[in-house]
Amino acid sequence: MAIAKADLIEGMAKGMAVLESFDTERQRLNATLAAERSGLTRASARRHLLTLTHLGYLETDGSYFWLSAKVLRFSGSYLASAGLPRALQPTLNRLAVQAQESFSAVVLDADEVVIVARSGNDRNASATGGGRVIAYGLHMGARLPAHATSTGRVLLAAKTKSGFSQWMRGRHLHRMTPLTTVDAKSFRAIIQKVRQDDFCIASEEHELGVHALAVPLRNTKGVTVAALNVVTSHSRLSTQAMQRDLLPLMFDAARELRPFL
Amino acid sequence: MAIAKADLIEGMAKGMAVLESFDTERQRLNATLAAERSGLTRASARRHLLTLTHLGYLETDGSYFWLSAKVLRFSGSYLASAGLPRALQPTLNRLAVQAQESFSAVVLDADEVVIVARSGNDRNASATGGGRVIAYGLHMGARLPAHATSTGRVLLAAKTKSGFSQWMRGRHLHRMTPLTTVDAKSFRAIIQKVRQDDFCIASEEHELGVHALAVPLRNTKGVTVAALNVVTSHSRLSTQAMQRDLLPLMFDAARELRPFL
DNA sequence: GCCAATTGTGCGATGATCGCGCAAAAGTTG
DNA sequence: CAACTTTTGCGCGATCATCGCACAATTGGC
Repeated sequence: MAIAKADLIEGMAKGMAVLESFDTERQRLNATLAAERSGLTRASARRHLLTLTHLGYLETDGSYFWLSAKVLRFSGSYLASAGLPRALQPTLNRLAVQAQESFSAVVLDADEVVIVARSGNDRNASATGGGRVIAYGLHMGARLPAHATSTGRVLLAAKTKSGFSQWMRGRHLHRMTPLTTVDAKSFRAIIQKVRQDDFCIASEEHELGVHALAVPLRNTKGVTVAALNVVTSHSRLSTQAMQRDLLPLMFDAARELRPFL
Repeated sequence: MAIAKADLIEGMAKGMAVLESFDTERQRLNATLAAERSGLTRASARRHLLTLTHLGYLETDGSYFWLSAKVLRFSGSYLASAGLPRALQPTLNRLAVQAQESFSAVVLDADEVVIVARSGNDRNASATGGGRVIAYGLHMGARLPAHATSTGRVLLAAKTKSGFSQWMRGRHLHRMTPLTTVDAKSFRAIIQKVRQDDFCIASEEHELGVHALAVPLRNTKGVTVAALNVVTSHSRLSTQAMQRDLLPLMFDAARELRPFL
C-alpha cells in the first residue's frame, strides 16, 4: 500500500499478529498455538502474549489466553470517531422495525467486508417460531469474504475497472458452499451485472439457506462509501419477495442517507 | 496484576499506547500529538503510527492519522468468543421493545465500565419529539467511570469488602457533574446501600438530566458477571417511575438470564 | 519575502529482543 | 508404577532492530 520505508517497528507487527491470531474460530490459545498461528517462535509468542496480558488486552489462566473486554476500547473509539456508523444507525433501526428483518452496513477491507453497523433481532423469534438463530455470527466487526456476499459484490462493483482487475489478479475465490461462484469469469460477469442493476442478490453463496440483498450507499459526490444489506433465510422470504418488498425500501434509505455520508 | 516479569516487549506496549491515544475525544492525530498523548518521542510515535498504518489499523492523509475499520476485527473476535454479549442480546432487545427505553450490559475493567451489549434506539425520536439524541456516546465498547454510573456501583458492590477497599485505596473520585458523589465516605455508604437493595439508581451523577437504574447479572453460582441497566432522561421518566415500572422487568430479566451466564 | 515554528528523516550507539537449549512438568505406555 | 516421550517454562549471551539526536525541508505567519 503506502510505500513502506525500512523503518517499521517489527515488534509491534508481531504483537498485532498475535492479537489477530485470536479469531472467531480459535478463541483460546496457549503459547504454542499462538506461535503457530502468528508465525513466531514459541518463545517470542509467549513474550508477546504476556505483554498483551499485562496491558490488559488478554486474560489468562496461566497457560491459555483469551481476549478481554479491553479490546472493545478500540471499536468504541472507532465507532465514536467514524461518522459512518453513527449516521447509519437510526436508519438501520427504522428499517428493522418496518421490515422485521436484519440489516447491516459494511465497508470493504482488502478481501473481506466488515460490518460497521447492524440492526434487527439476532433471533427472529416471532417469525421462526422461537429462538432459531439466524444471525450467522453477524455482529459488529464481523468479517465475511467479499466475493461471496451481496455487500462485497456491491462494493467491488463500485471500484474502477482497473481497480477491480487489480483486486482479481491472482485471487482465488474460496468456496463457501456448493453454490458459491468461484470461477473468475462468472464472477466478473456478476460484477458487471451489479454495475448495471445497482443492487446485488447473493443466494446461498455464503451459507446454505441464507440469501441477502445489498445496495450501495453513496455520498453526494457519488462515491460509494459503504453497502447496506438485508439478510434473511429462504424459509422466511423468497428471493423474489425479498427483491419486490425490500429493494424499494433500501433504495429509499440509501437516497435519504446520501447527505450524511 | 499478574506478576510481570522483566521480559515484556516494550515496543509493543508503545504501539498499544499509540493506538490507545486515539480515544473518543481525539480522533485524528498527527505524529506530534500522538507523541504527547502516548508519552513517546515524536520520532518513535511516528514510526509506530506508520507501522500501524501499514498493518491497516490506521488510515492517514500523510500527516494526520485516524482509526480504520480494521480495529473492529478485535471486537468482532471478542464478541464471537465471549459468550456474554451473545447470551444477553436477545433479552436486551426484548426489554427495549417492551419498555421503549435503552438498555446496556456492562462489565468492570479497572475503574471503568465497558459496554458489551446494547439495545434500544440511539434516538428516542418518538418520545422526545424528533431526533434528540439521548445516547451520550453509549455505543458498544464505550467506557464510563465506574464510580459515577449505576452499573459501576452495582459491580463494585459485588466485590468482596477487601476487594472494594483495595479498589478505593488512594482513589480520587472524579467529578463529572455538580451532583457526582466524590466524597469517599459517602461513596462507601452508597455501595453499602447497593449491597442491601441489590440495585442502584444514579441520578445525574454522570451527566446532567440523565439517570440510570442498574441490577447485577449473576450466574447460577451467584457470581456477578455483569450489570444490566437502563438509562433515560428526567424528562422522559421520573426516577420514581423508572424504579416502579422498570425495576421488576429488570429483576425478571436478570433471573431468566442466570442459567446462561 | 523573510523569519519562526513545525515536520520529515538519516545515522551511529545502545540495549531490548531473539531463539537456542536445558530443565521441569505433563502425558503415555507396557 | 516406572521409564520413556512429548510438551512447556524460562535463563542467557549475541545480534540487530530501535532510539532519539540533529539537521533538512516544509509550512505558515506577518
